Amino acid sequence: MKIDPDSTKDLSAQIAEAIRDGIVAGDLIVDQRLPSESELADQFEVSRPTVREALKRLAAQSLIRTQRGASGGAFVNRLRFEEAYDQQVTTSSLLLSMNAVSFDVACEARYALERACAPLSAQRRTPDHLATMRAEIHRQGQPGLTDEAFCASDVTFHRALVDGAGNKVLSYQLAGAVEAMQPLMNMITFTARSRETIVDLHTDIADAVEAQDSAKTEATLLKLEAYTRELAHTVVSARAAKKQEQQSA
Amino acid sequence: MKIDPDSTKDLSAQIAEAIRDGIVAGDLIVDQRLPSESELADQFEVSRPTVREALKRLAAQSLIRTQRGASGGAFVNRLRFEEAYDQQVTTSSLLLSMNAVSFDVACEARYALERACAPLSAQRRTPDHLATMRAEIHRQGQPGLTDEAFCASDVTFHRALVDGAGNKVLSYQLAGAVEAMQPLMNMITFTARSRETIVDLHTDIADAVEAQDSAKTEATLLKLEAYTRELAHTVVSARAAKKQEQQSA
DNA sequence: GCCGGATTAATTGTCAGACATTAAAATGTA
DNA sequence: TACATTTTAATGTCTGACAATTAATCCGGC
Repeated sequence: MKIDPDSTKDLSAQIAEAIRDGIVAGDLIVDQRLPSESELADQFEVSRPTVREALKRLAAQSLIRTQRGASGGAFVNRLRFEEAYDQQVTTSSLLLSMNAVSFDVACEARYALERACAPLSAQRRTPDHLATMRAEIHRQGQPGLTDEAFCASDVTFHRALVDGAGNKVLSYQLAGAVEAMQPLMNMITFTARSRETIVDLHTDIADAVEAQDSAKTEATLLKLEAYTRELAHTVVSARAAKKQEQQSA
Repeated sequence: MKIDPDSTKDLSAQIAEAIRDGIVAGDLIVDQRLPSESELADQFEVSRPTVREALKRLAAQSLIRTQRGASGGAFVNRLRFEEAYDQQVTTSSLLLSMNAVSFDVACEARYALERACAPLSAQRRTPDHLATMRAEIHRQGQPGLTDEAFCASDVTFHRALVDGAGNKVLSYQLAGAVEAMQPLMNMITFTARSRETIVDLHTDIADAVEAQDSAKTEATLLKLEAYTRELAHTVVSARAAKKQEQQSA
């Protein structure tokens, strides 16, 4: 585990990379303790602050965790789905906003992935998943719910659907996509009538999943996608019209 | 943008979080320059090394980039799909290895996602995508190809299929999943006969995509998934038998 | 007046050493 | 043995300095 003296990169970046490679390659195993900062500084022939910057880089990716006190130090972290999930949501959100991904593209991806889960979910969903879905449907029907709360409930509903597939890898990948889309969804104003339509579709989905009817689940998801995109288009054109009106006034 | 004086968290973690929130919330926009390290140190009432550790954390997530020299500094980075993609592959790989996700679960997730792309890809694939798929199929038929090279070609083939859907979000999500699985795939020893079967299935997929036959594409992917899992089981049981033999000897 | 090279200034990168804080381990004591 | 105290090893933080880099500025020559 050595570093290149005269690379263009920062020393701390090189050191972080060296350690990361060690973790990915399996040289450093879970819960193993890294040498202390001073020892690492000696090994790499750099100062302790430089080592610390490298360790912070790794900590930011949840690759290590640190503990203070005697017999403390930096330990290789067991990366859990939850931690990775948070990072993915942040990253996906930024990707969507910074690259100006259109609502259509994001929506298409989301529902395509969700339909991929549908057959598995119809087959394996537990009563728990069904209960969550029904509970969220009920919440979505409550009057006086803010748009944000409605969207949050929507996310929970779809997560239950995805989790029903009983495949952690799928849940991880997809929940990120679904949650990252929430800021985009929040831009939509949901009228009472559109909420009613969505609740109806959700009910159809829950019924289909309960009946283990994968074809109907997929078909209803397709309808929901179409309706969501239609709603978004209406909102967008309404805004455009309003803008034009203001400009001409 | 303030920090909590007596939280249990590190100061550098708090500062990183404060800045990250600013970026995610849109207070700091792309290519905007952050205050210099000294100024940030004054603002947050901490020392410069602490600020630096915070900035390194953000740099590790590609949220900022730094530039030396006069009029240098830290700038909000436009997160690109490529950078995010690298991170996702690393994270997904570690998730798979550290959480001991079984081959079956990973494989199921991968092909479920891939089938989600199939209809879109059948509809939108360009001649470029088809050419890449054909070229990789040809390579996979070459004798003398190492197992690693065969797997790498397999990844390229499937990426072309996914990219054919013409949806960057899908490509991003899925390419990560496909590539992260490669280490698992590399554990499989491909016999000449199994390679032949896979090449045949790949050919069927390419044909179906070329003919824009989404149903057949999905069906063939299903076959490929089943065959891949069968292969993996054979390898696993062969190893188990060998192990038992060694133990009894 | 304009161009090119030297100078300057601002900023990050790195270092050294010190002290504060934390928490486990060792030690002493009832 | 059980509990309180001390020791110790580690990270967390600070101060101050210097090196390296790069854009802007200045200045001289044409």
